[in-house]
Amino acid sequence: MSDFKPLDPLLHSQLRLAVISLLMSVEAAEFTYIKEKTEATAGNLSVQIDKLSTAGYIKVTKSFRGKKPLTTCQITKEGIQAFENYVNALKGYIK
Amino acid sequence: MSDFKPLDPLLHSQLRLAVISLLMSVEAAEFTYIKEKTEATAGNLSVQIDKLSTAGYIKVTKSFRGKKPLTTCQITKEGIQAFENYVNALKGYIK
DNA sequence: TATTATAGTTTATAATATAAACTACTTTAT
DNA sequence: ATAAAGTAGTTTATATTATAAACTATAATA
Repeated sequence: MSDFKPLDPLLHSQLRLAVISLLMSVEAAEFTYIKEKTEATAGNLSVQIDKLSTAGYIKVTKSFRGKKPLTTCQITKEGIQAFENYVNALKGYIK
Repeated sequence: MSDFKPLDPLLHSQLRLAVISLLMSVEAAEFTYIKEKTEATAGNLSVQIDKLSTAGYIKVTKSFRGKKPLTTCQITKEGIQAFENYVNALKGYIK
């Protein structure tokens, strides 16, 4: 078993990793909350959320709060699995 | 203190991280040995070793073994420090 | 009724990773 | 002796990625 297993490129991105990490610890999170916590720009975050969503790692729900759009994200079980795999693979690199 | 500290982009690369990780555990390593262990192509490895060297994270020594070129790499104290910082930052993401 | 703010998305660009092609030389086979 | 294959890399071209800038649409405020 090699020490250097491939690192899921979808998670090996600072911002996407932060998003997934955040979603691991909460039931759900709003776009704006994730944006604040990660200090990402809205554009970058929008793109990265799309990628995680397309990969099936998160579920994105679009609704309205009052009259404003509201985007809510939740990690999926595939996302949880992917995160766990990523962390295990990383461990081969960092000790 | 934010959970998501920036991850040194020089180390946040699968191959460069593997190289540094490897060099953390040995006194020095030859190009071909690193190539085998990381399963990288020579071209990719050459480029990434250059980057780590330019950053001062590793020292590269070129000599000859018999008549063949021999490239040897060693981590520097800056490299060790950078790796430790990277690992500490990562920990904010992975738990 | 402008102006600013909110909540994002789309698009353009800069940076990165990677493999393919190449250089230079050596060893082996014919 | 010379052609073919192997070694040890480097350079370059391309595909992918990350990121910010520009944009859309609507709402709240002055």
